[in-house]
Amino acid sequence: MASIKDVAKKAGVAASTVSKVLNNYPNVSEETKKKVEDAIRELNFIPNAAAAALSSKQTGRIALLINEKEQSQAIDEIDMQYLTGSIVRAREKHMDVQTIFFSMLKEKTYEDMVNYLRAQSIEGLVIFGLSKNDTEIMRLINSKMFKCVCVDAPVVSETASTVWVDQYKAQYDIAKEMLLHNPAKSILYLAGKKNSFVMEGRLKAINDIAKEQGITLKVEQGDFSEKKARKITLKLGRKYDLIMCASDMMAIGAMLALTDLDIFRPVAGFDGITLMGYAGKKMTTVKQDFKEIARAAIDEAESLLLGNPGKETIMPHKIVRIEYLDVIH
Amino acid sequence: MASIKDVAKKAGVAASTVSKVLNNYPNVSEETKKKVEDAIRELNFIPNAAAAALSSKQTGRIALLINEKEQSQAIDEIDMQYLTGSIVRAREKHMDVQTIFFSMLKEKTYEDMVNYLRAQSIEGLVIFGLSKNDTEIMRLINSKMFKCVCVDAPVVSETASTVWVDQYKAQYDIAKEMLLHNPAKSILYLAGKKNSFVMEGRLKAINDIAKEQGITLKVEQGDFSEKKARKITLKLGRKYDLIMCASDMMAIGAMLALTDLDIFRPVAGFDGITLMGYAGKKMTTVKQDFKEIARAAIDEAESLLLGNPGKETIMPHKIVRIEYLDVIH
DNA sequence: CCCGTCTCGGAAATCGTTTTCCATCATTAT
DNA sequence: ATAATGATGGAAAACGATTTCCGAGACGGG
Repeated sequence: MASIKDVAKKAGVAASTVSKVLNNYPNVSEETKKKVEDAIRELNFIPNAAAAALSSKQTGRIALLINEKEQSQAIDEIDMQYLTGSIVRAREKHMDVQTIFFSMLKEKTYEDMVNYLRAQSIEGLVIFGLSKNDTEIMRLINSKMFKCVCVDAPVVSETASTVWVDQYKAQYDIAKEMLLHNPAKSILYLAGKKNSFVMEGRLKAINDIAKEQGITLKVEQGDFSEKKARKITLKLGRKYDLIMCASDMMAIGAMLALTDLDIFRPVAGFDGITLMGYAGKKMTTVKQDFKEIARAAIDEAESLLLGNPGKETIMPHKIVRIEYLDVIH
Repeated sequence: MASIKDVAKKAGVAASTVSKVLNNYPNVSEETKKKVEDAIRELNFIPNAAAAALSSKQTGRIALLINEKEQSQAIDEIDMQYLTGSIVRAREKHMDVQTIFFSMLKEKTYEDMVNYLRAQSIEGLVIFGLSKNDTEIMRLINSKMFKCVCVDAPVVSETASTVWVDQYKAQYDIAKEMLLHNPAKSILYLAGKKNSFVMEGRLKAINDIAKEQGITLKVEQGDFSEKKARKITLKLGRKYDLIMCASDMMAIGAMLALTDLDIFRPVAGFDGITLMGYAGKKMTTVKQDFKEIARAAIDEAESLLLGNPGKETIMPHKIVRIEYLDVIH
């Protein structure tokens, strides 16, 4: 396996020069650069990452922290989009990625986690699905030991960035759309987990629009699951004209309950997952492009690693209407 | 950040001795071993992986090759099970894992792939969803440059292992079960992609049982998708008593077609995905534990890396009956 | 009592880069 | 013509482990 020295010899230069070519140093003439590149090609040389990391003390390695949903419903779809989006993007940028699932961290102490990340020579974290009660991870972010990008959690600081859809606007937009097509005097809003960061903006939005339009609003505490949503809807569905949910899974639950109650109510979801096409009847939802969000998160991680300060990135959303089994026909 | 030398100094021994303790060398007395371990703890020392890799020329690094389904239907479930199963297991064994999606390899030549894997210092591959026309990857396996474990593909050799369910027996079992509860004179079998390794055993099984029981069998070429299955069933569903499919998605397609035709036929699937609970009505299927399969694949990869020869591992399967929306109630 | 054998621990080379500093040479200004 | 400047390329010292080889004691047998 060819090393930098072999390349140097073949090109008739010093090893340090080869390294400079490899790392795009400014003071290498075009001529020698070409010689070196030729030698690299001829020898099919690939720099040894371990040696480079050891010497430069930089790994360019980031970890993907994925909060897999507890019940492995088919919502795996969202995580899978996150995974493929970020891994593909990271490779395009020649970054090294480690995938870590929240479940692997469950019984670990803060120190365990830090040691683990250090042992893996990880410099940055991209975190999907952080919630307010993940205190150990919050501590990790605040420690500033690692550059962090959080999807769906506001954590902007010198070393941390946020990437997400404008939660307020998204919820506002879909509420407006629903009310436009379905004149209603009252709304039942099924909220997601209380400790979820995304709920803040969404609750504010739904409150605002209800106030603006003089509509009765009932907010019920859910947990993003279809089970809880079904239960609530069974109890309260009759009394409200319109049902809006904090996730598509909840919308499925609500619709099931409506079928059981044998009544009709317009239902809105949130996320825009494919599963909707299989299980839903008709529903309006907020479509988020999870793959694109993940790519943006990787780009932001790179920026942080380069030394730029953290910032917030707002990703676009779309209001869409899904028909039953659209996906098939 | 403490290095091995700091530990050595603190413990009053040489760096080489610390290294020996770290790597469980035999000739270190219990006494010095203890001294070193104490020093390691006190200094919160974590060995630098890059240095170790450089020096030992071993990384213990494996790559997960995931063949994501082209249409990102909610079948992400299977890939997600594979991913979580194998990554968690690999961490338990302190192996380093890289995740690579087939789509990232599409336009790469064989040489590109080898270079890529070499640059990542990868020593072993765990491949999910390999099919007969992935020739570049087959070449990689045959090259013996990397230890390979394939899930659902028979590739056993000195450097390659296979992990899968007994395809023949699984298909045979479910056919038997179906015929037991649904006396039938004819079966329509919707096969999966022709170049899929799993189909060999399954086709043989379905043929055998049809012959044994003197039943008319019609095998139609599908591609694991619900779309194709729906089309075939629309055309032929009427003529057969029983419909058996090579995947749950196909079973969904078949059931949709039956609804369109307004006739009833018992339908069998294969895989046991959760999505079935949302989309299916009633169906019998072969449940595979994908997470457990992935874990077994990692174990096998470790074994290969340790120098053991390749072998075939048969994982258990179960025949299960799924009711519509079981998952919710 | 001596020598061979065994155990244990240390010295030093090595892995393949990066990076700092220095030397050389050409160029330009004086 | 000479000094100052700038552009290139090389020498060598890290980086932090592993691993080989060797020496010093301890020990037992003859």
